[in-house]
Amino acid sequence: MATATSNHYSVLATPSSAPPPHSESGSMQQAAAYRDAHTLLQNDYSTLTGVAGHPLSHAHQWITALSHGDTGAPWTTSSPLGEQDVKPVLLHDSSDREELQNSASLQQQQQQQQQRHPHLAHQAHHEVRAWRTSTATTHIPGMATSEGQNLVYSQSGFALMPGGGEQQQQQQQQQQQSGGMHHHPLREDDHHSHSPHLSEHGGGGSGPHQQQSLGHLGHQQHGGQQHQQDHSDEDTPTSDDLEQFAKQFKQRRIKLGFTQADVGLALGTLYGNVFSQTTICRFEALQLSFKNMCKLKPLLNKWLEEADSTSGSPTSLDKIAAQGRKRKKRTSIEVGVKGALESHFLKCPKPGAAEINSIADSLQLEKEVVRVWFCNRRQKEKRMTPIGGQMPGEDMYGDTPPHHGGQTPVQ
DNA sequence: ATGCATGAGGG
DNA sequence: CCTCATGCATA
Repeated sequence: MATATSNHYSVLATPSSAPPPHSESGSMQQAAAYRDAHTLLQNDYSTLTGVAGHPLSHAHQWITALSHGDTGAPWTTSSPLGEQDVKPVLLHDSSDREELQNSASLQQQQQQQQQRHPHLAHQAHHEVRAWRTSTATTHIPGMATSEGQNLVYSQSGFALMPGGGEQQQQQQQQQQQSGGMHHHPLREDDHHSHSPHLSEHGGGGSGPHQQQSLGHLGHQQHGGQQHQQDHSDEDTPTSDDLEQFAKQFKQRRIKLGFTQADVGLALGTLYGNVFSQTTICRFEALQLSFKNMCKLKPLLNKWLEEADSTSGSPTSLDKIAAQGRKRKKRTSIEVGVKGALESHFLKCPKPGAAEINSIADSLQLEKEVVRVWFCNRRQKEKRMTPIGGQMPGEDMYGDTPPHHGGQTPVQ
């Protein structure tokens, strides 16, 4: 259908979408009952004790991937991210109220982005993203199994032999109060070693990679330290840590009777960084980049502590009803069209302007829409969670995807 | 829970 | 233009 081909964003009062003033009382953000029955009744914090009945185990399993430098795994990154500025909340008062949400976004913009190699060779053959699934949480004491990526924090100066004198680290709540529901879906090594060359895969003109700067593919990390769990402070957590933390975070959050949106808001009032339900959700589902996960973890961790201690008192209900941005109406792409885009993506993940134009033309979509679609698609590809694409059984488009990936169907 | 979108930052 | 972090709007 013609999704309003030529509509600029109506700045105010769009007839089609009236900005609903959310009533904060309901907080029915994710009343998604149509899909899964895990809707919890968490309307009021008063009833929290009643809900504790079910922990709802959501089995997310993004393989505990420690893929070594390979073109697909963002998790290989071991970015030293140490930034975490807490800029004071600046609220413009009385002048404009439409930028409320922006105040929060200024903070983490400048993270250490990476640079791409000035590489002009274009033409990309899609790389297969292979997330090596290593033995899950099994940390072999005394030896870093395949945590090759953790070498980041080795610079601190503790290069002790792991052979026996390994320093343990404390942590607060790692794996305990879960009702014994930790099962690890670990898939043993089904990694297929492939491409010898580890860096980039033709980035189609623009640079390929960013995150995995550590191209230590064949190089084993110095046996300085093994993995470290999360110190509630700042360490570079491992993928495993993040996975566990996320899982636990979710459980606690639910037990406390908070919704994802509540948490996001609380973070804003507590630390000045507001986040949306979406982000919290993605964190829990591990659908963010490694870097991003690392950044959010400390914040959420703090919130957990806070919420935990404040669990008896009603948290202040802050409601920021900020809204009023002229956002373009979301374009709905029909399934058939999506399929076509998929096909194109398989052929060329990074189409140039020209291709985008032709694709857009053939599909009768705006060029911008197509461009964005590709961008988003690439991003998805970068996370580890499966792009819930095709389930085993049949192809959607009869196009056998050259890339596979050991993806796990989300939930 | 996710799809499409916005924007900053870097080329 | 791209990547990457994030989020409104939606299914």
